[in-house]
Amino acid sequence: MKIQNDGNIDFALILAKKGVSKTKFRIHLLELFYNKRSLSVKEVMNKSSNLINKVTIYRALECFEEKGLIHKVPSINNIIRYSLCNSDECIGSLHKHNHGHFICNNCNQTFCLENYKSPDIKDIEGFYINSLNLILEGYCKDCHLN
Amino acid sequence: MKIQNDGNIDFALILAKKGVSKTKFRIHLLELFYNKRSLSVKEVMNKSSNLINKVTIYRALECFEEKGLIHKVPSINNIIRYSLCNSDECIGSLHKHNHGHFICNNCNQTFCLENYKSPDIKDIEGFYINSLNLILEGYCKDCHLN
DNA sequence: AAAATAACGCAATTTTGTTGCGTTTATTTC
DNA sequence: GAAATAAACGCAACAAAATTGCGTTATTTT
Ligand SMILES: [Mn+2]
Ligand SMILES: [Mn+2]
Ligand SMILES: [Zn+2]
Ligand SMILES: [Zn+2]
Repeated sequence: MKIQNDGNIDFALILAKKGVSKTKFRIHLLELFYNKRSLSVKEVMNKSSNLINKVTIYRALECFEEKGLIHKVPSINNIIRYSLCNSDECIGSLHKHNHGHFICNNCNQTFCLENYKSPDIKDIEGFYINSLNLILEGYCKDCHLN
Repeated sequence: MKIQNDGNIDFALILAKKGVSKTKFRIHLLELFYNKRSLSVKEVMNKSSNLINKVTIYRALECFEEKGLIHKVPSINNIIRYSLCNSDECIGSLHKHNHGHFICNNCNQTFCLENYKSPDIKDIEGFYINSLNLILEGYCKDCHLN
């Protein structure tokens, strides 16, 4: 499922609904996520004007996560990645995602695997679950060939 | 399933079988993993003599992973964790684990969820998978109460 | 429009992980 | 089991990634 931004999405409105200030940068940041679904901090930096301060990026990402717009995607190469939330129930530290994410160990792109579902989360004795992630890593089509 | 070390496990032998040098520290490190299953780098540091150099720890962990003794466990708080491999097929960058891992966001302990299985890995069009991880995060019993 | 709140930029700092190189320890070969 | 070889170790320096404090600017609320 590819998200199409036909130019009619009102990013400022989405931010307002979630209680996020509508600054130039945050509108731009949300657009980035609607276009690409998953981004590492570095990718956000590269795709933003290099006039924007990295601290601002970190703080905006934290805010988006807190407000349930995006969620962290863990990975073994220890780079923070974020992906657009697909559930209205996401908020704060509560992010349970039922589809997998694939991370390419070469180009570092992250792909949402909409059709690859994680098992239904059940309460597990003694564990209070805030987030669920199914992570696949390896090489994407492009990077596998080289 | 709790792994019991009844004092009869020959860690040096296990290292030898995997082609890892039997140094004092590496024998100790393997014992740590047999006792606790999952450890962050920091936990390894704390549980080792503070005379041991951090570079040595990083290099030993890398070696263990390469030889298929342990594998990385990704997490959203961006701390490298390792867990004992449960399959003889693990080696190098190939680590597919069929059970979930729970990470406590407070005490940072990692727990193997032997009974919580990840879906059978299928080849996914365009993705060449090296590692699979099912990650649950939240609070453990102890930390939930406080 | 004024007051209050939140975001931003900059500089400094912290935390985490890495590299090179000389020394020590373990393994292999004889 | 001694010598040769290979691997592990420690140290110091470095690099990358993320965080903190604080004064300034922009956004939101009243
Ligand atoms: Mn989410
Ligand atoms: Mn493994
Ligand atoms: Zn790739
Ligand atoms: Zn805990």
